[in-house]
Amino acid sequence: MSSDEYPTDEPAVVTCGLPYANGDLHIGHLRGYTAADAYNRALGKLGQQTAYVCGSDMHGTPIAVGAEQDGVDPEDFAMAYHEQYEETFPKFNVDFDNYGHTHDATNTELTQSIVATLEEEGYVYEKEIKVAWDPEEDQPLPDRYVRGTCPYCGETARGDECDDGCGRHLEPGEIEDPESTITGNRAEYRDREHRFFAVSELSDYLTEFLDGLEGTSNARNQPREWIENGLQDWCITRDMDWGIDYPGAEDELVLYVWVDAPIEYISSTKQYTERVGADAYDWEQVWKPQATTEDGEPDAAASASENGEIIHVIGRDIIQHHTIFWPAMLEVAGYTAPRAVCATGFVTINGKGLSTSRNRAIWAHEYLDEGFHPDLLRYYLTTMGGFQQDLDFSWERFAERVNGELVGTVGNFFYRSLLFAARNFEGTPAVDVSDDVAARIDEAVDEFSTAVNEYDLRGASEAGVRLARFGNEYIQGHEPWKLEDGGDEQAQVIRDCVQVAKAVAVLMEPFMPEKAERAFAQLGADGDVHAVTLDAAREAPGAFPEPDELFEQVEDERVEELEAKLAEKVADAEDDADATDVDDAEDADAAETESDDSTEDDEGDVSDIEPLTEDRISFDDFQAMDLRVGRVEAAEPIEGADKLAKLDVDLGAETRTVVAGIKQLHDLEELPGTKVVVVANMEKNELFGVESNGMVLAAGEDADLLTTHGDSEPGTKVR
RNA sequence: AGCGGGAUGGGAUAGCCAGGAGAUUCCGGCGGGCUCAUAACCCGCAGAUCGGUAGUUCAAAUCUACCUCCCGCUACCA
Repeated sequence: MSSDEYPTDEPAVVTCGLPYANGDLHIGHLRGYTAADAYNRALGKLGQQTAYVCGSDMHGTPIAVGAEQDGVDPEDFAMAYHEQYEETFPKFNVDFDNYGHTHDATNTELTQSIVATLEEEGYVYEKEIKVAWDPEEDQPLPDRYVRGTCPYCGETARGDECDDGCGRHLEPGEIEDPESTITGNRAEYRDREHRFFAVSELSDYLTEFLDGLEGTSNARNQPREWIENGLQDWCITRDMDWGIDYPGAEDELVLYVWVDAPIEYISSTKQYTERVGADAYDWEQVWKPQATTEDGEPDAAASASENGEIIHVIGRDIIQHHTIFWPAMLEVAGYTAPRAVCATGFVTINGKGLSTSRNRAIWAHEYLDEGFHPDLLRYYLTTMGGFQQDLDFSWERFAERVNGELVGTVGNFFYRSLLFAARNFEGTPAVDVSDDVAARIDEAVDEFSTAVNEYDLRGASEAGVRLARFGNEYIQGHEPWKLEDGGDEQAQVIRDCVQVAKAVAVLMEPFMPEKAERAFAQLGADGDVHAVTLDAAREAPGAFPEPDELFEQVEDERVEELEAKLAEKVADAEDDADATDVDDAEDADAAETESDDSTEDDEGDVSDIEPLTEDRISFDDFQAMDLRVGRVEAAEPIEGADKLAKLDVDLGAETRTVVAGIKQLHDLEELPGTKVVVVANMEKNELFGVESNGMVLAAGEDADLLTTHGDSEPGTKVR
């Protein structure tokens, strides 16, 4: 990589996070692919030699499990999605120069050779670890496929984390009463030899790497914590059949999917070169350090300015993999480090994350089925807010931006200018562009270039929209309709407008390729709008007939209809509380969050409702609890505690001091007078030096206090 | 708990890294203009003490510290 401004002399490669081949694509996924596509096209506009590559991620446990559930071969399972993706991308004008998959020969060979190098360089060692195992199925159970009891708090917990209870991270073997979430069989632990990549030895290198990394700030900052806290070596093997065989242990182990997945970036670039020839695009120039020291070793320091530019666009949930593990592997294996990592935010609907398993999403095919042009969604996804910000989708705002910016500003300027030009001049008037307008176009071009160099897609798109706005002001200000038809003055104004229109088409191409293509055709412009550079913004278009409208309004009734449809879907998603943990695992991809707005839902997080327990208690057991109505007399926060509050509760016979974890969840000043339900015979406990004599009942994370609805007096027994 | 990101006129967003005339753009509201154009387009007005507090500075939305609230990440899930 270099830190020269784009365009540089060396070729660039733009990648996006690999789609994981176990589910359909939705608009969340599309954000990354369209953003990377737009960025790649934008680099091309600057004259940068560049390629956009990607591929399907075919390996890993979720695919193996999914295939098993469907009763098909993992390869067939993944391949079906792979083919679906390949068909979907062109429909959104996502134009990969090469799209492969991680299971093909190129990736398999390259992965094995890179792992061999890691071994040769002494960065791989063996270590015995405990692995959860289903003895009946004779199947290893990666951590999410184990449930059991948390040894710290007694809650039901996932194998790797006590998700419902105390939130602690659990080491393999720690969880009690483990069982398989797939079969329900009791799980046992077996000692297995695994391979580890000594990432911890590369802390200094990675710190330096991060200092020079371009892209979004979150990608630079987030991994620092890991390094500062001390990197752990990385287990790179799994007890599975499905995956790339570990060289030398083919029968036992496959490589962890996160090893071979990013290598697909290289493999896919290589495949591109194999197809077009190294003269057209040389993958080694990008990925292999070009300069060497005297003993033939790659010289990373000296070669910095001669290597290609590697730009990764990813979701912000996989930053660690791209800024720790991946550059560590590249460094040891002797490949070029990425120049930039751009981590996008998530797409949300009404502020909440998308969920595959609960069908809380707008699927790629659904969008197209509604009959909207793909470029409209591209425009929304790539230009709505900052790159690393989460992006909320609503049809209302979609329509707002389409109608306001695309129809009103860009489309309208195009139509009125070209119509005028076609009617009175049969196309571009034969005069030169005025100096003022030429300067304004140059300004827009500069604005675009600057934004691309700052990885600012929104800024780059604004260059075009703002230029179109200028066009509207210009034509309005000069009122060509009041000038003599076909006269010199009118010719000048229209000539200027036509040039602005062409410049807008060039600047908008990365975001709306198909619309730009149509605009170019309407302008009778020479050349391929996808291939031209920014210079084309200044070159005169040709003769042309009357144009068509570029964009159509989205009608209000349509928006209402779509919003209603979406609302219904979201409501269904809320109702569907059946999402098991396996489903959640399938959800966890680059584009999704699993959040719930607890202030809005009185029920809190629907997805996390624990199954009702089967262990029945006797009536006597129940009677053992002395539940009483109490009235809060006073409430004050406990100094030093995050959540604890000290309550004085009137229980009729006496007033007790009770400590409750509700400090931040209730307005303490408003609590006095509130009736609550108290476990009066709870054992005493001292918290932060305050003795708690009883327990106040509350529901859920929100600590929704239980109360009475009648006028029961304090001290009344609850039965 | 630690870390990352965020909190900007009624709604949505930009600016913050490289501090400087009380702040961008879109939607909405109000008034005007124009009629080439897709109820579009152009002009003007109203509206935010830029989450809170305290600092640094001649000057802070922008830097520093602390705080509050949202979202996310925390490695043998992908």
